[in-house]
Amino acid sequence: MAEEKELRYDPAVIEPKWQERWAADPKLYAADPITSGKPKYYVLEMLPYPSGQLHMGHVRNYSIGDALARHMWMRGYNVLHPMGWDAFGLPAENAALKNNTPPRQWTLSNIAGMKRQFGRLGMGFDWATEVTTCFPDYYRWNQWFFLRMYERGLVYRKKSKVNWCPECATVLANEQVIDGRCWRHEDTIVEQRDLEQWFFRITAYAQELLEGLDKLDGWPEKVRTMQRNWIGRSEGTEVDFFLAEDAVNAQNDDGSPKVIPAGRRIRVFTTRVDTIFGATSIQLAPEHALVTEMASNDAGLAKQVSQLLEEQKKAREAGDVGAIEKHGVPTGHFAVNPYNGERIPIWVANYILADYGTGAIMSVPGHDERDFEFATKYAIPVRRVIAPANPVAEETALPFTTEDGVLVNSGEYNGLGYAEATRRLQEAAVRGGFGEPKITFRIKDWGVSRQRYWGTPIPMIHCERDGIVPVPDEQLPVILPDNVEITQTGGSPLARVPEFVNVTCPKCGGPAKRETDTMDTFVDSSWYFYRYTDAHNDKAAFDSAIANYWFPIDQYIGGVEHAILHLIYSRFWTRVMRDLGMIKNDEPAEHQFSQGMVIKDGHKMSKNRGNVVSPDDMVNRYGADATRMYALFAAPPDRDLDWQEDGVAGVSRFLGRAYRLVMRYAATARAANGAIAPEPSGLSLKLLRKLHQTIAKITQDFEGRWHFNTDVAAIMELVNEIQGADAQLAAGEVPAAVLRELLTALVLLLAPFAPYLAAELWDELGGEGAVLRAPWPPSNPNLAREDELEIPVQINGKLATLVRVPAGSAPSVIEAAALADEKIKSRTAGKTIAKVIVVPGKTVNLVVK
RNA sequence: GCGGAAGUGGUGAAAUGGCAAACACACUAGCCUUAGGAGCUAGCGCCGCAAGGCUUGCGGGUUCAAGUCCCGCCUUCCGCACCA
Repeated sequence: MAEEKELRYDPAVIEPKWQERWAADPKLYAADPITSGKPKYYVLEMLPYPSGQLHMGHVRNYSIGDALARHMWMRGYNVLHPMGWDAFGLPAENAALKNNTPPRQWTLSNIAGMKRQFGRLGMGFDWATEVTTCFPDYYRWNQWFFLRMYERGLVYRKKSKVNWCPECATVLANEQVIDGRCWRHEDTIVEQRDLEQWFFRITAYAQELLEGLDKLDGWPEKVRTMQRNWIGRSEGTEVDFFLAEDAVNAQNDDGSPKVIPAGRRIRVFTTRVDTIFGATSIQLAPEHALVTEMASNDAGLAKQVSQLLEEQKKAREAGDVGAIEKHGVPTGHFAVNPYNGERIPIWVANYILADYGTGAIMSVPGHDERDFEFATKYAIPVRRVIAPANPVAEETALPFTTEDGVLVNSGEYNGLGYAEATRRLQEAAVRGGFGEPKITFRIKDWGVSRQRYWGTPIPMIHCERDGIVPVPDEQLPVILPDNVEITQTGGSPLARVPEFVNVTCPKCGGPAKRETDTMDTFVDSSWYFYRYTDAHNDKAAFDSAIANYWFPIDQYIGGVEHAILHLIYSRFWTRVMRDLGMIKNDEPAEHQFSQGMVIKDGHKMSKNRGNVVSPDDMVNRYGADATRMYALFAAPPDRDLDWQEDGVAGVSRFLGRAYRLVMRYAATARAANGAIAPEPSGLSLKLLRKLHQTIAKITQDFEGRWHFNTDVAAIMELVNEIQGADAQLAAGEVPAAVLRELLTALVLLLAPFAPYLAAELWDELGGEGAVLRAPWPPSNPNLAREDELEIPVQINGKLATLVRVPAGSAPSVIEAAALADEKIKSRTAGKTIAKVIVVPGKTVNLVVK
């Protein structure tokens, strides 16, 4: 009775036992020194925000990474597999408001809880290199980088329209606004405010960030495409139109003369300068400086412009700028085309964006869809200046928007094609001093000021005498004070802490005030993975030699939601550090993997929907191994995963079968002495063959295909096969040495996916040391090979029967076997076999008439 | 509108152009009993008593052979979207 009880798989007993042992061995998951001589492998999963609870998305993310890390350890690599906490951020302040708990305390207690969850899940992280971004020993380096970037002109301050989330009570970077809403509050419409802000000059690297994508073939195409779109490079020309002299003669509503001086310029950006002879109006964004000027003494215009602005704002709030109905107002002013002196009207239109290009366009309705729509509505002339290259073969109706044509009605440029015309027109602009070639990017500089408390203080001082003065390095870190009153009223909480604000100016020694905004938390996560390599360095952010050993990251794993946020900031930051001489790599990660979402009942898990599954609950009921293994088994890692609790129970039952199988024969296997026979046969061969096929499949899959769901399935098949021979095994039909090989390898194969069970069974089999460091089993191709194959025989492509032939049979042998088959004979009797296709080892197809 | 991914049993899914549905879940029947969220055996795409036929969103095509490649369309999801 006691013996039978031992055969029960009970993760609630096994898992805590190993947790304790692993916790007592802090070196278990530590990387070797960089002098180890082993090949290095840096596997990284995105660090979590310490919200208080791991969710299933985390469990999936870390199950993938941990399986990979464990596999690479077993393959003999020097593996770096670290973890940390993205510990600054707004939820801590919200919690403070709600529970009256200081953000620091709230965050640290969440970290403690989540670290316990990681421990229960059996994740193999080296906690000795843990990074917590809200600690001064980390964020001081944010400040240090900020100062270095300031010195290099990569940090600047400007007043501009910025995104303001009323819910967060702070500004957001462009990347953090999704369809006009806050990335953290999908229901909150982001407002525009004029504020003075600190910016990182990410645009200085726009071109390089774009070009780098072409070389990142270890990244998903989806992520690369999204980044390309975000950077939005566009090649074109900037051209100055002149305000026409006639404008001076115009009159205001009250009959007084207009005061706009003639001869001034309006700069437009266009990608189609070859169509400039077709420009029949100039369109300005409502917020264009010239519009403001014109409206300042024209009440009628001012009113209409504010209406256009309102329409733009509404469209932005609706998250559908593209659907706005085009409206415009003529300003009563005119501009002169510098190429032909033509005088065209200046309008203000709601479809022109102030923050792209120059906020002004030349409108060419003959060759642009939008301009055509607008011109038709307001009866602005439409003129053809591009004729199709082959007028007979092509549709010639306007608007004609392709580049593939020749210029007409364009004076001396008539007859030229797109490329040549563009080149000549650009040359003329440069010569005439009214324009030049220009590359425009959609990406904007990264606004990093946040009017919040729980973040890295910006290391700058405002002195009445000396203006902006950087905090000297030796005064770093600028410590974020405790005991700050958090309110939701907006404005930086730090501004209400006199001890923090009031300082002496480092330059003149006079009274000065500290910057009270803090940094965007995406700053923290832009470089944390470098800190892991040298987490306790108090002289530098990290040691270059160590970072250069580990970088680039071999495999980075995380959710696709960071495709253009974190992942683009990280690529920027890596280049900045490279240019500071700190590292050699251009890109942070060689391979990036975006896992699919975890969903339930067809929807993303959310509190609102009440479909959240708690990892703790799963671990309590089925154990960590079953929870993790299900996360890998239920879908390929890149696809969305539908969480079905019955599936977890199924995996748990499988682990029980594997456990009992190994336990049943552990003693026999352990007592085995001697090697397995060089040429096993019968049942031994059958089982060893299945084993080696399984090893080959899983080993190959880890190389990059990563279909861990089929790897788990393959292990299940292996267990089913061995289990199916239970009676013969019990009868001793298979030598103990073979049993030992089967069971040992099975445990090793399980180790990346079910670390607790593998550790337990490794122990039972008398394995030496940690299973984690045991060598990955090699696949023996001789044993994996089948000696007889079942070949499908088709008649006209449809399956007719199966024939057995020895492996490696010549096509003629296979053909003969197929033709000799009774079923084939009867089905082809009286018909002509026109052709026989034999694909050796695969199939035979008879073409029969 | 543009770009991308996907569409296969009741469910999650599998399949270098070569036997569609591996492995699981659910379900059905039976066995076992130490009654456990257990274990074991068998069945389980659709039609049909069977022989056999049919089946990978829809329609074409390429091929000896198509879930897989090509063309057109439909649906779902994701990203981008007056970007001049």
